[in-house]
Amino acid sequence: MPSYNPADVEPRWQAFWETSATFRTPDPGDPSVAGKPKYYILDMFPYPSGSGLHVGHPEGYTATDILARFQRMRGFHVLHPMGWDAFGLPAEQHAIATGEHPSINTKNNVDNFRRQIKSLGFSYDWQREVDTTDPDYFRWTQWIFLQIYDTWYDPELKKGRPISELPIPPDATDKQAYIDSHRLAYLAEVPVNWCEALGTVLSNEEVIDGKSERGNHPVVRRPLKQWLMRITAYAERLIDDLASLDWSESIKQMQRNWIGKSVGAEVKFQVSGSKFQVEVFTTRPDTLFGATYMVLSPEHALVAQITTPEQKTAVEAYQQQASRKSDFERTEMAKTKTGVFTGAFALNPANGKEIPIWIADYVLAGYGTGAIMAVPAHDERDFEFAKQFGLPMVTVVTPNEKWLKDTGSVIDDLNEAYTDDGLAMNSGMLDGMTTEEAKRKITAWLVVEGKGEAKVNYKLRDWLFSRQRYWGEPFPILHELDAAGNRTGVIRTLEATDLPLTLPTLADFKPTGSPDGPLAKATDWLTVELDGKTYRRETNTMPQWAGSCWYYLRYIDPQNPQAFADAGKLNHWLPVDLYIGGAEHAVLHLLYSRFWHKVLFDRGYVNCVEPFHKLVNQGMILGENGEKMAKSRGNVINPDDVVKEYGADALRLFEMFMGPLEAVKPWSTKGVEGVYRFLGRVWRLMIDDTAATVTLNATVKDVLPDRDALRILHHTIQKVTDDTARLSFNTAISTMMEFCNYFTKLEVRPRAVLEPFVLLLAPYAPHIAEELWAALGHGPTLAYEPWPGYDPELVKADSIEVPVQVNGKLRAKLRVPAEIDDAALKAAALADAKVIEALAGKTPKKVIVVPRKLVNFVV
RNA sequence: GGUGAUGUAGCCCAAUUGGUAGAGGCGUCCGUCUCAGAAACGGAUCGGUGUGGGUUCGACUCCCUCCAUCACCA
Repeated sequence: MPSYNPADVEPRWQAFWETSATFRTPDPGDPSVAGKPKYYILDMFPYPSGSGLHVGHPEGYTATDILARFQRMRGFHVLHPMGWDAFGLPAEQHAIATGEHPSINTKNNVDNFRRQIKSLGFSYDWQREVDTTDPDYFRWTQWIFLQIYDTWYDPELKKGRPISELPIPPDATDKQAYIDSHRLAYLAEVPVNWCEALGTVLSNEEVIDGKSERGNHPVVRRPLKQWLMRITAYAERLIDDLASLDWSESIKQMQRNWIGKSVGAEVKFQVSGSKFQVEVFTTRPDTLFGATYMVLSPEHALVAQITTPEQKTAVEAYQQQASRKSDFERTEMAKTKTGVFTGAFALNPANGKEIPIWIADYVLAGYGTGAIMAVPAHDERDFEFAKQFGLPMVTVVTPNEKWLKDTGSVIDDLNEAYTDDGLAMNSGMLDGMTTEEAKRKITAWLVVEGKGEAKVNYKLRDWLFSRQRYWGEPFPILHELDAAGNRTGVIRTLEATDLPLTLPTLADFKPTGSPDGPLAKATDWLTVELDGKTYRRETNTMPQWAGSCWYYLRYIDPQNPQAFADAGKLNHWLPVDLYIGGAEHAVLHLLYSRFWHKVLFDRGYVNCVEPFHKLVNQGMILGENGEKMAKSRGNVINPDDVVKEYGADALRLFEMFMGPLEAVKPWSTKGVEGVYRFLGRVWRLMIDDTAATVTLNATVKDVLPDRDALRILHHTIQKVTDDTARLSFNTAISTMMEFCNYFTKLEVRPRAVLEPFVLLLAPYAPHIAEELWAALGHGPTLAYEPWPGYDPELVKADSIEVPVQVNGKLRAKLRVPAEIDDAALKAAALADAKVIEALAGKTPKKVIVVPRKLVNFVV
């Protein structure tokens, strides 16, 4: 087997690493890691789907593996684990279809994923593998849920605190209700997308045109009692702490947008002739005088109470219709606005004028107060709505001349909404003020009048945390029942010692068609007698995000039966130094995870405020035709096939060579062949491919490398080291290709340059590197060999070529000593025949000498 | 519509603080080897950086306009 044969080399080394436990990570305190700095490199763990790995997975995993191997060789104590985010809908649907417990399907998929990942030679510590569906894992998911349940947010200290420390006002009529309403995990009635036919709640993404994405069944908005997490309490900290993170600006921006902080005012409008008030949030309180009507969301609690008898039928019909639309459809800009007049009027608090109150579905119940003051002259949607229904419009911000001209408007008759800042007009006390001044003035006035206050609003809503599913973590929650079997409203939590609460076995996993979820069918499991009382278990399960919120903590101490992880170990490893994964998790997972981490921090369980210090998103790999890989397009590449044909090292190398890690780039089979050829050249550089066994090539000699050989080597070490450290893997690989091309041409290849090269290659193509390392007479593994160092002196060339320009045009190239100083360089340039010709006897007005780089004469 | 990113050779991509536009790979062509092909090896090929302006001795790099593509949000 003299020629390069990954099918022989790779399984052999994978078996060696496995049996030798090469990548077992010792716990902190182990003598073998004394004095080493730590480095925690995390992958976004996969959902083990039935279709197996696609080539996008190994892209991120290879990047982290290169870093992990690199850092080990650089003397770091490296944590590099892998696991499975294995709860989720596909396994449940498989179970519904087959009647087979979802854990069986999940296990099969996990086994397949593990096999595939292992075939790529990643240096994970497999002893730390975690699986979110393992009761020993989700026991702690449930435990963390209970900590969150046991926490309230103190807005004074800006900190989550034990619920036992919550001050209860003496006038609170129902103390328990007061406490429960302050917990970070709480039950509340919220409008959800309910699909009767499927018997479950759906996310907004699962609803299309008021129908379920699967099955096309009708979906309605319906209030249901659900578990929520008070992530909104942490909104400010989730924004502020982004500043300290080494994340790309675009991901930070996405998180900021999602949280959607806006500063403005809350204003109270009195409903004419009634005791009711409508509160609205606005970012433009300066336009209050221009509020000519109000709009409530169709779900707003006051709608029924203020609607006049004449309008009742129309309003109710409209509410019905709106309940069938998703938020997305309702807020789409392009759609024609719809709405209905309630018959009621409100008083504009600024000028006392009566303005009509409408309902319209472009106002969402969940954002702000679920009601708006409409300022059609200065808000696009209000403008469209006013045009549609012939509502009055008053300009209260003076548009600039250019805008008036561009839009063909005159001040009292705008052709579109003027949304920019400008001087206030038609606004009484605000007239002539800038937008900034007017905002401040009117807000202060509202406070004095008791009609409003400054307010910060967030687009972020509390996190809907329950699902009507089987295949998820059960809540460790009991609902107390009275003698008649009805809920008393009292909630009891399971003791930590009673965890995990495992899922009951069911004969069928279909939804029940009621908001209870499939767990309600487990009659034996459902009812619990404790201390003479009867309880019914919570039958919803947690969303898939739950397990992935904290898995990076469990890797640190995966078998700990006493705690989710040992405090000392957490202190050692946290935070994660580098986290790599797909951009699809830029918002939800990363936000939820940061939220949980902050609660755990507040409660003293972790020692840092942010879990992931540096985050990198690998770009998507497209199909060979430049389109997104999809079965329907027939352009999906299966990593198994690539490994079979070219080997794992070639796959790893190619995925890193395609381009920058973060870029979107197309697959290229020719490109894989290219790196495969490179590996073949590296092999032949050192191995005699005519020999019967792996034998060193006769050109490999124990001779002193010459000056050029040393320069190439040290340049290669420098470039590969720097590029690897900054995740510029594609350029590191091209540098190694240059090295190989150079030495391939030589008949004498000094061992002293080949050996460091093999070490440089090792993080990228570990199998071939181990094989070559062994062939060079070393062993048993290079995984912990010190990373080669370089001498900057040796990187320098003896002589360099310096371009000479006259008026910015290239006129000559000088071959000069590398150490030349500026004066000598200038002199050399002036002495050059071509330069003399170009100057044509003129004296340069200016001479620019860039040290050792360039000379430019300006004449 | 908003936010962010990206436009360099036939293709994928380099060019770290503005300083000779080109490292690497793919493709194509020509050689060597071969009966021939494949493989391997050697050599060559091609553009002036999406567009239009500006700053500068000098711009892929900085600033402005527009265009295109992608991602996220609406």
